[in-house]
Amino acid sequence: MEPPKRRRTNTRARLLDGALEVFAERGFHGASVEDICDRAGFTRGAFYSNFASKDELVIALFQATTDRLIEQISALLPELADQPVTLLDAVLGLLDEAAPDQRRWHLISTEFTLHALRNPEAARALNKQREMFRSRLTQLVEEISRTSGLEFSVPPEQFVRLVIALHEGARSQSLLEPRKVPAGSLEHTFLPMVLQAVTR
Amino acid sequence: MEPPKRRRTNTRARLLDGALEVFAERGFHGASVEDICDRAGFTRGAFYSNFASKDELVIALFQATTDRLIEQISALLPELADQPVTLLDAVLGLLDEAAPDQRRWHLISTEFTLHALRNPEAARALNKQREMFRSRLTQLVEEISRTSGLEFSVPPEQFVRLVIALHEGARSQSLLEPRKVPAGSLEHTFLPMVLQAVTR
DNA sequence: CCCGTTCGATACGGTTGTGTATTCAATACG
DNA sequence: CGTATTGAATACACAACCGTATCGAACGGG
Repeated sequence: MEPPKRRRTNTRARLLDGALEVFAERGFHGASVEDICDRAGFTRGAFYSNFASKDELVIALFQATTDRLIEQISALLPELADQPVTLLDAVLGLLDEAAPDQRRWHLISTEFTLHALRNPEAARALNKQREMFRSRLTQLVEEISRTSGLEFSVPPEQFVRLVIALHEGARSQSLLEPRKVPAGSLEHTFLPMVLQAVTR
Repeated sequence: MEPPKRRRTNTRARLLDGALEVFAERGFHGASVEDICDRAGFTRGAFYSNFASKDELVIALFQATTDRLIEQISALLPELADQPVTLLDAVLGLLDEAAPDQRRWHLISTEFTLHALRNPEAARALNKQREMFRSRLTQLVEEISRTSGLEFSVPPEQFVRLVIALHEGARSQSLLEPRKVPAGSLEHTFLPMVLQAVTR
């Protein structure tokens, strides 16, 4: 069917995969092109045949992860909206299931965020992605609240922003002190209170 | 009075200062020893005369910022505890005043956190520092709640953890989208609700 | 005032990492 | 089949960075 430039796209994918791993382990600057190639089982020749530079790979990687994220939540959304599940469970569930490997995802996304904070270009891209993700979550919240007759006293998007902020901050603590802060504990103890307060 | 090895400590301080700036701009791995020296107005000779390696400087820098943080909050604590200020204002005020330059502080501390997540040694140090900071905040909360007759239905430390998590997550959003999320907005809209819910 | 020490600058060697140019193998295609 | 094209491996040139060894100036003590 498709012209077998499949080989090319495959090595690209493997390189991106390797980059993801190595970036998680050593960070953006800490990982050399060679490290990435080693991990993917190629030499630098393959790399430069597919990407112009490490920066370009970073962009491509960001794009790829973004795409995959969209795809995943698109698959999860209907499933969650249908089942009669509480609003919080749905939202927190979505946040978790979207990132199967919490630790690696946290490392990578933090790295991206740091990069964006120093680079307006990257900031725009990241904000766009986050905006997309947030709006999906907001839709979910609105939908569930509608079907269960809840009414918000603050804009749902604001509430979603809170959930995301808390989730990210809490995840950081959980990863630093897994024994003292089990994953999700902060969210599960405090978010119900907030939800109680903002709905009627 | 003191034996004038003052020169040495002074250049050390300037190097640490330079490192702070450069690390904020380019990140840990992204900053070369030479970058740091340039910024501080020295050559690499001075650097290696004062530190064995970049890693050692990182440790020293972490120690220095930790010390300064302790000092600052120690100075702020009595001031806040005395004045008849609401609990939330006190806590949020402390979080803010402890970091005059929000942006730089966020970059640096995120960088440290990332480093700690990859390095058990660093994780221990960071956790110790955070534990110290958290316990100060908890003391403040307990003190104020006592004088104003509030009683918590959750451990105050847990509440402090929430405040910190939210604060960090919110700061990230504020820095990425200053126009959409003014600094402190998430905290100020939602924390009062939580406080309402956990006290009686 | 002179001598010894301290501390930062300079000079150097070695390593690591990047990017390009070239080669070689596999596969598509006539 | 043989040839052309594609894609990854190899080789190479070059820059950045690290760490050490050495030098020289300032400064303190006698």
